[in-house]
Amino acid sequence: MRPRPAWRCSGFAAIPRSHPVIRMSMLRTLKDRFRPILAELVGNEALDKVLDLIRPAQDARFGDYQANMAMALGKQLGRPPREVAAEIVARLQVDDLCEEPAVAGPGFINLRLREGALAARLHAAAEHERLAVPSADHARTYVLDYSAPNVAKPMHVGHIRSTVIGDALCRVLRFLGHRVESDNHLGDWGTQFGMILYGHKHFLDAAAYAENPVAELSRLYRHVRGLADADEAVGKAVLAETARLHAGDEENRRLWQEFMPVCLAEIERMYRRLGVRFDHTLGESFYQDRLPGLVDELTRRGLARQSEGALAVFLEGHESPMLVQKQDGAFLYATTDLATIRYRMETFHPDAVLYVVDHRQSLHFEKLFAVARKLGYADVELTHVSFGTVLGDDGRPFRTREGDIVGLESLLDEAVRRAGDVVAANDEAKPGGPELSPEQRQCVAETVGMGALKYADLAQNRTSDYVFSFDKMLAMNGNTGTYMQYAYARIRSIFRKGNVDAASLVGSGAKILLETPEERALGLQILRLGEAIDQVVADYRPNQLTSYLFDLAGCFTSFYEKHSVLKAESDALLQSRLLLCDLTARTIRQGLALLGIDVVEQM
RNA sequence: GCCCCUGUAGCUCAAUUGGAUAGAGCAUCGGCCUUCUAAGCCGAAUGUUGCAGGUUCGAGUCCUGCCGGGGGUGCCA
Repeated sequence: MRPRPAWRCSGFAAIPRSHPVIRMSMLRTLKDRFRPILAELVGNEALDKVLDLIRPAQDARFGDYQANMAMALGKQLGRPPREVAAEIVARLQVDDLCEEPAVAGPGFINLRLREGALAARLHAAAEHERLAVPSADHARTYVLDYSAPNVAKPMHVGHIRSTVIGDALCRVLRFLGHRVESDNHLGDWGTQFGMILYGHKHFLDAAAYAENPVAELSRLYRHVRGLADADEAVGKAVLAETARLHAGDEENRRLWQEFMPVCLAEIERMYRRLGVRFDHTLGESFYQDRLPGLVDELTRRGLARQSEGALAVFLEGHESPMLVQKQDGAFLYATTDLATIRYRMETFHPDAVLYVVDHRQSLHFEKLFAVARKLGYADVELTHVSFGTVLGDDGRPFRTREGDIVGLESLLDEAVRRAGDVVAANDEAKPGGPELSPEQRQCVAETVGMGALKYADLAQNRTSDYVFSFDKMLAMNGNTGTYMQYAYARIRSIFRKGNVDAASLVGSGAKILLETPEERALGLQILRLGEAIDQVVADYRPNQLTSYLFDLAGCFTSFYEKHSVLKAESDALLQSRLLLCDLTARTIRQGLALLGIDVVEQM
C-alpha cells in the first residue's frame, strides 16, 4: 500500500446510531406495496416480471418512480390500460411514502416521494456506514478472472481495461456481501516464453540483462517476435523451445525459474501502484500437471476424438471443434482453461465465474463454456465479461506484436505528471492563495492521475472499443474522475472552512430539509446509490456507477451554486445543508472506492 | 463462406434491457467570480438513432433484408 498522507480524512467509525437502518431500498419497498395487488391481477407466476416494471422515473417531470405494467396488463386482461392503472392506484397503499399517485399517458403510474419519506431515508443513510445500501438478498460465490497479462511481455495500455474493470466488479460484488475469489490467470506458460527462451539463447545482451532483466527480456521478445513473423524456421524453433519447456527440459525450466521472479516483481509493482490486489495468482503453469489427466478423461468419456491428427471436442452449432491437444502432443490454452474451470469448481465451488477478457476471445469462451457444460458443470454461471479493444489514435487495434507499445508504467507516469500540472495550476489559482505543500501536491497528483485513468476506462460502456488517448484519459472536465474528486474536495473544504466535524454532525439530531428543487433533487439522487450498484451487477457494467456519480456531482454543484451552506438563512438550514453535503461526500467517496479510485481532502 | 460485435449531435460517448418530448462532455455562442475551490454554474444551438420493411398501445433497443466499420473462425493466447 502506498503511504497515506496524515491529512486524509480517516473515516466515519464513530457514527452513532439512533435511527434503525432502513434495510430495504426505496424501489424494493415500493414493489412490496404493489405486490399483493398485482398478485391478484396476474397470479404469482408472472408476478416478479410485472414487478420489474416498477422503475425509477426516466424523467423528473413524471415523478421519482413509475410503474409501467398497466399497458401490458390491459392488453392481457382485455381492459383499457388506464382503467387497470386506476384500479391499481385505487388499491395502492403508499400514503406514507408518496404523494397521490397519478395515471398518465397510456397508463403510466407516476409516483412522487413525500419529502418526509425522503428525509427519513436520508437520515438512515447518514447514520449508516454503507449509506443504507442493502446487501444482496442471496450472497453468491464469484470467481473473477481478470488482468491476466502475459508474463514475458511488458504490460501495456491494453492490460488496463481488464485490470480496472475486473477490480471494480470485484469491489462492487464484495460490497454487496458476495464472496469473491479474484484470480490472476497469468500467461506464464505459452509460446511467449518460447520467444524469450529462444532470444535468451541467441541474442542476449548480458550486460543489459544484468542491469535490467525485464527490459532486456522484453527487447528479446520483440526482436524474436519480429524474426518469427518473417521467418518460418524461427517460428518453428520458438515452438520447439516452448515444447522443451513443457516437456521438462532442464535448461529451459531453469531459465523459466530465473525469468519468473523478475517478471512477477515488475507486474506486482504495477498492481501496487494501481491499487489492485488478487486473492490468487494461478497462472497457466499452475495447471500444467493437470492437463494430461483432463485430456484422458475427455477422450474416455467420448467428448474428444482424434481429428486431422489433433484431439478435438466437436460442438453442436460450431463449425470448428475446440482443440485440446495438438498434433505434436502439446496442449493449448483451451486445455488449460478447462483445467482451470475444473480446479476452480473443486476449490471454490462458485456460483459464477466471470472472465474479464477482451471481446476478440468471445468465440473461444463460447466453446469453452459449452465443453465445460459437457463436463458436467451445468449449474454454474460462466460469463465472458467482454470489453472492446483498445485502439490507437489511428483507430487501429493496439497490438503488442506491432511493436508500437505504450508501456503501462510510462503511461501511469504521464498521467500523474499531467495531473500534477493541473493540480499545481488549480492550487495557485485559489482565492485565498495556494494551500498545498509540494508533498501534498505530489500525493494529490498520484491520486488524480490514477483516478483519471481508471475512471476514463470505467465510464465507457465496456462493450465498445476504447480509443486510447492521453488527452481523453486525462481530461479534467466533464464526466471524469477528476471532476468527481474535485466535487468531493469542494465539499470537504466547506467543512474545513466552517470548522465543522462531519461525524459529530450526524448524531446531533439535525434535520434534513428538502424545500428547494435543488435540495430535493440532491437528496433523491443520494438515495439512488443502491440502484446504481444493482445496475452495475445486473450486466457487469461499471459505467452505470460512473453515470450515477456524474449525475450526483451535477446535482451537488447545482445545489452548491444556488444555495450557500455556511451562510444559510437559518441554523436549521445550515444543519440540513451540512448533512446533505456530508452525505454527498460520503456517497462520492464510496462510489469511487467501488471503482478502485481514491479521493483527496484538498486539491 | 460462416459466426459475433458495432453504426446515435461536427467529435467522444450515454440512454435504467420495450416506456412518455433520445441525453451528457468536448467544440460553438451568450451570461455568471468582492461572497463556502470558476477543474464550476445557468442558458442557446445541435438528430430521419446507417437504410428499408416488420412485430405492438409504444422500437435507438426485438425480427427480416440490405449498406458501412471492426473482430473472430481447426493446431497462438
